[in-house]
Amino acid sequence: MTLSTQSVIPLYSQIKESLLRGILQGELRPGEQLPSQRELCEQFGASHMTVRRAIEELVTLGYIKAIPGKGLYVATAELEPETSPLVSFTEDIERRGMHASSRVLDAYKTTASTILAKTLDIHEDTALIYLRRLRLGDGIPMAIQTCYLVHSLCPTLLEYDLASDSLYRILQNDFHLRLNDCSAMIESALASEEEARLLELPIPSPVLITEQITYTDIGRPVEFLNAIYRGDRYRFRLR
Amino acid sequence: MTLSTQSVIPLYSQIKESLLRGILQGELRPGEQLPSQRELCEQFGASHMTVRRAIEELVTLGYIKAIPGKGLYVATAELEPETSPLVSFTEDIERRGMHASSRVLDAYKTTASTILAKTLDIHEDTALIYLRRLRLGDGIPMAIQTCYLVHSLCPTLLEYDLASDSLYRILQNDFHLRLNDCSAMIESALASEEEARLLELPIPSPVLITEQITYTDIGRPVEFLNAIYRGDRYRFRLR
DNA sequence: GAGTGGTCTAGACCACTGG
DNA sequence: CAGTGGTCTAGACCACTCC
Repeated sequence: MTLSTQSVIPLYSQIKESLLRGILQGELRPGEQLPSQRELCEQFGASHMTVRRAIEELVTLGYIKAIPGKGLYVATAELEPETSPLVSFTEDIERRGMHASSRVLDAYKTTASTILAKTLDIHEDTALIYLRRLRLGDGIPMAIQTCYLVHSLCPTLLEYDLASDSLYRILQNDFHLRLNDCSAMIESALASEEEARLLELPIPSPVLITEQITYTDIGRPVEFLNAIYRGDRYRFRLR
Repeated sequence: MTLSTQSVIPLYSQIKESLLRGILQGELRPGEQLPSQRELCEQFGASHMTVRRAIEELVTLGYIKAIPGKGLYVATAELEPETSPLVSFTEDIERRGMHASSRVLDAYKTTASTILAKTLDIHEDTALIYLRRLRLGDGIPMAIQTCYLVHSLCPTLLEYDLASDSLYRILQNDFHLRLNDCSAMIESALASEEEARLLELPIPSPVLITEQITYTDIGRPVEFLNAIYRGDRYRFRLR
């Protein structure tokens, strides 16, 4: 891991991403104890306050448990069947011990409407990528995700295998976008006829709808995402 | 405002509550500029980092906007028709410019079941107050709230006029409970027959259900709350 | 330029845990 | 006791805005 004080990205954010990668890639196992905050300070060459800020964000997101007088522990997935709405679909499904996949319903290049331009803080008619996917966990339909991505940030995205690869992993690893912040809206609705058919739900069925905007570490909007989750499979947890 | 370094309550939390009270009680108007962070440091006799932590939490909750190079501003309500799930019903309704009231459906003293005892971190059979209310905004049914409160923390609560007073204001002002943290769960469902009747909804109708535990500043559980919100009137916003 | 919010450091102290 | 997480200070520097 290379941390840089010269970077535009805040140090605490780099530390957070570094730890998160360790957790998600399985180097740090659930329940395992992390190095103490003092040790992490040395490891990253940062001060206590800076390291704590990174840890605090991971605690808020539910990846780490901090027990005073004892230490830091990687959160155990089994205690949390609920999901933070700000976590990627693939990450969440894999945390639940299932296999994530997608059926691409639609994918093409388009341009930004007035509303989307405002939402993503770009000029009207800027090139966007439209992507609509049915998301599956162990082959069972779980959600429908529709997103608009800024084309210039991931120009060759449509050439990827979007049915099996995680969108966020592609964006992070291949297009070097450090996704960080996120604002989201949650509401409840009845599944439409098409949604019910795709999600294999009876009519009427409740669904959870989220709309979110994902930003890079430096606050640049990357994506507008609308997701429709099966009401019987999803609950969101906040702290 | 009396801040105390000797208190169990962290300084940043006291500063946050102090500023929040100013905003909620209208001393600081929406859109108005707050004193600069340096000035707040002097005012509260705290360091920059401590004041910033208080401000950051208020920014996250949507009460304050921080604009680099310009200053801190009280958030303008009209931009945010959505609600943070961690805000009290009365506060939220009043922020929307409506009048909040309640119809008490049920209110009595009871004891903690095994599950509730675990949830609220108390012994089984500890005295609790059960309170079920229909919550109205300008007379229109908006939500059904069912809560269990630890009796010892608010022993004479049932003597209050729970139809017109804000529960949280009673707890804070009369029982001196500094409510702070909160963990919540959100899910989607269809309104039951009774719920639809109370909320004046057709069948089928989607509703948002939240379950939350409210803690005091020192992390003691005070309340378990289950709320059922009309799907057509509520969306929750997260940051 | 002075003033703003945002990040960061190098120390310090506290309450708590466990041997 | 030494080690842990959590809080706090008094400074510093940066990028930004507005005059």
